[in-house]
Amino acid sequence: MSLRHAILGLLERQPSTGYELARRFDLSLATAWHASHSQIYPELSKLEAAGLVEVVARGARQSKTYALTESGRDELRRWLVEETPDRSQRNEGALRLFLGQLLDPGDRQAVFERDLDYIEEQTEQLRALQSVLEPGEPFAAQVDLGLRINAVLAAWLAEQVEQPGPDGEHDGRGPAR
Amino acid sequence: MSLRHAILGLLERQPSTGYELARRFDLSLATAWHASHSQIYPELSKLEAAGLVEVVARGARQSKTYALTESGRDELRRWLVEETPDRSQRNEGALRLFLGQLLDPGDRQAVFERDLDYIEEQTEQLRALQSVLEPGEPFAAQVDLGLRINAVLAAWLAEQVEQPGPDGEHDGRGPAR
DNA sequence: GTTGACATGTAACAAGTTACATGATTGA
DNA sequence: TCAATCATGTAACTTGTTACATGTCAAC
Repeated sequence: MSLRHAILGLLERQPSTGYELARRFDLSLATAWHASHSQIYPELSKLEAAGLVEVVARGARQSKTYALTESGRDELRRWLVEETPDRSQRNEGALRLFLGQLLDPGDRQAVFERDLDYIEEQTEQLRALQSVLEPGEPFAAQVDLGLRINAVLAAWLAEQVEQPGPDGEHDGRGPAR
Repeated sequence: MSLRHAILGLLERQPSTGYELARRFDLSLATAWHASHSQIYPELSKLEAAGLVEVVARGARQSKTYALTESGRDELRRWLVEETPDRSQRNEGALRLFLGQLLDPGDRQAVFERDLDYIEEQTEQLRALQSVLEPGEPFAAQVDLGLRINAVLAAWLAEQVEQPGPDGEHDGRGPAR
């Protein structure tokens, strides 16, 4: 279960409330993991029961700020260093790039242009983020990686859209319109 | 639910048994989607009940070969062209790259070297696949994209391993050994 | 004959989503 | 005071995993 370690990692960077974690999942961690509050709150309770996190502050509106305990830090390191990563993938975007090849040229071009728009939008956001970060910040390296991958994706999509592609002599058996 | 459309896409390329689909999920679709036979068989039944696939051959060992029906092809195209992609991510590898920055330099180097080994191994497999494919084959473009992304990842990981990194002056609050 | 790959299924459990539900505080 | 945001939780459902269970066929 990676949700647990995603939460531990976010709390290691910065103690947070469940509500703040939910936002951080969609900001700093958006390209790596997603979780909604209905998953986060029960998991925080379990982590607290297991002694991996603790409430370090209570603020207005019944808010509870959690931080890692020593054993939480140990568990995070153990997971990162000792546990074999799960490399299995489930990525709808990648699936669509793969299956897009089955479409006839007109549909494929429309679909890939939509993807390209999305990549360009995401690239702008990463650039905005980059300009705010200090260059020494560890997180800056991740932003840089994201930008490099986006550049590769954008170039590939542009190539797919330009060329009629190998499906140009479409045979009518594909999922054409 | 993308499993449904992943299956439709695989069957559009090549009619298959459930057993063959399970293998193809871990071969051609490995970088985009994963599914095990215990998920595939029930979904094939549902797809057949919905009239999106049909049994086109029965072979030895009670095997059933499925293929798309006309409405299966329509549904696949509709999903690809009309439905808004779910861009939310859940990628343990990316999460680990992100959280790896929290480790002290020694641990981080070990972890990133392990990742680099994995990328290089996967790159070799892609190259082997590439040498087998005809250049016109639509699937060749996907293999090419995979190789380009791997090259970016490998370069980034090599940089992270070479430099002691911004965490060189580790402050003892991270998940150090 | 027995091992290994082919082939299909179900059951119990874990993980994740969507909808429901409530309340506090801030600023206009 | 009213709307938006902050803040936390639960319930019902869907999706995905692991383990259980069975049987066929080919090659050695």
